[in-house]
Amino acid sequence: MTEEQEVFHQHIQRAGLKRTAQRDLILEVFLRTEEHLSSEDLYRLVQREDPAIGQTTVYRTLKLLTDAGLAREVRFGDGRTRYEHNYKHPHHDHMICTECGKTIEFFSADLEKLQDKIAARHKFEITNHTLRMFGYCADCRSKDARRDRESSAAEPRVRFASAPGTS
Amino acid sequence: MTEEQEVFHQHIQRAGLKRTAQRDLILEVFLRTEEHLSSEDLYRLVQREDPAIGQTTVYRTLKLLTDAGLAREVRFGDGRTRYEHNYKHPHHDHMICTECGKTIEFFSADLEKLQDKIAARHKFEITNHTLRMFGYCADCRSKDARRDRESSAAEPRVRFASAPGTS
DNA sequence: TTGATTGCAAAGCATTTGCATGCTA
DNA sequence: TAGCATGCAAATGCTTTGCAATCAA
Repeated sequence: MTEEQEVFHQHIQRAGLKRTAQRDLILEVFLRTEEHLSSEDLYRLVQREDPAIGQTTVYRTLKLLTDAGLAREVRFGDGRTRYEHNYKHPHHDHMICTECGKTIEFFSADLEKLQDKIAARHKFEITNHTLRMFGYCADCRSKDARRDRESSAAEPRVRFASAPGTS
Repeated sequence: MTEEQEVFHQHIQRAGLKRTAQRDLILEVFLRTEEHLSSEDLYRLVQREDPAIGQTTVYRTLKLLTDAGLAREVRFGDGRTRYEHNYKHPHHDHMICTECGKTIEFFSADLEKLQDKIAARHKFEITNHTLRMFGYCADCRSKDARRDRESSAAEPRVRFASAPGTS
């Protein structure tokens, strides 16, 4: 039994809930992936191992995992909620490539400190925050540069006028 | 005619669209408010002046205003898209009070610089970003403190374990 | 005149809820 | 056994789309 599974079962007991095969499977599959999964994504993966499982159960279990501190909601602006690991996976922010969809996680102590300073100026007490930077990752930038060169276009290829999903 | 209205009409002409009474009214009402309005909010306000106007038209016009550079979408995690002024209203970020819903706009050049530095480290090209800090505004903090004192509770009042809508 | 615009109703999505059945503790 | 959990279908809330009628250019 992994640490995460122990945390989960403790949470279930403390809350007077029940351990079920579905919940165990959903947690297991969730732990196996390192992506930012939507409920739908996870549902598909879980279905491969138990086709009888319902979409609703995945939704409900993801909420449960969040309550247990094992998952954390993240939204990148495409309208669907995604989940990332939260257990022993400290706070960080995201860069989201609007071309290929890749996300880069990063943490900067300086950034956190600066935010605290700004909040203090406004007598604001931060409980949490989200910083999302939208743009182009290194791969897409070099691909774009290559494409521009090869097409020898007079003017560079037009990119999204405004990044979609700046939610 | 305000500058914003000129921008709007220019955008409409350039795009081969048409000027209508509904669009003019929606823009006018939008400009009169300084809030972060949802489509629904704006619809209600507009209806007071022209009850015949449809919800759909407001949705569509808000998109149009965004394309014209007059409005900007913001999302605070309550599931609905809000719009703020974008014309000569430079980039800024938000602090959102999870108790009273108030938002504080702020801008920090240091913060922007630091973000650029971090992005550069990852060879990431930022097109735009959103930083949202959730927590308690000055008013709510002092109200809470007063309440705690008056109720003379042994332990301070429990607040949201995790801020809702960290979308 | 012609194609864009409007408003209604219907459709779309992601997510939630009601409920009868099934299963843990 | 009691009450939580499950899965289906239906409902929800926000937003978009189809379409016939209307209107600006």
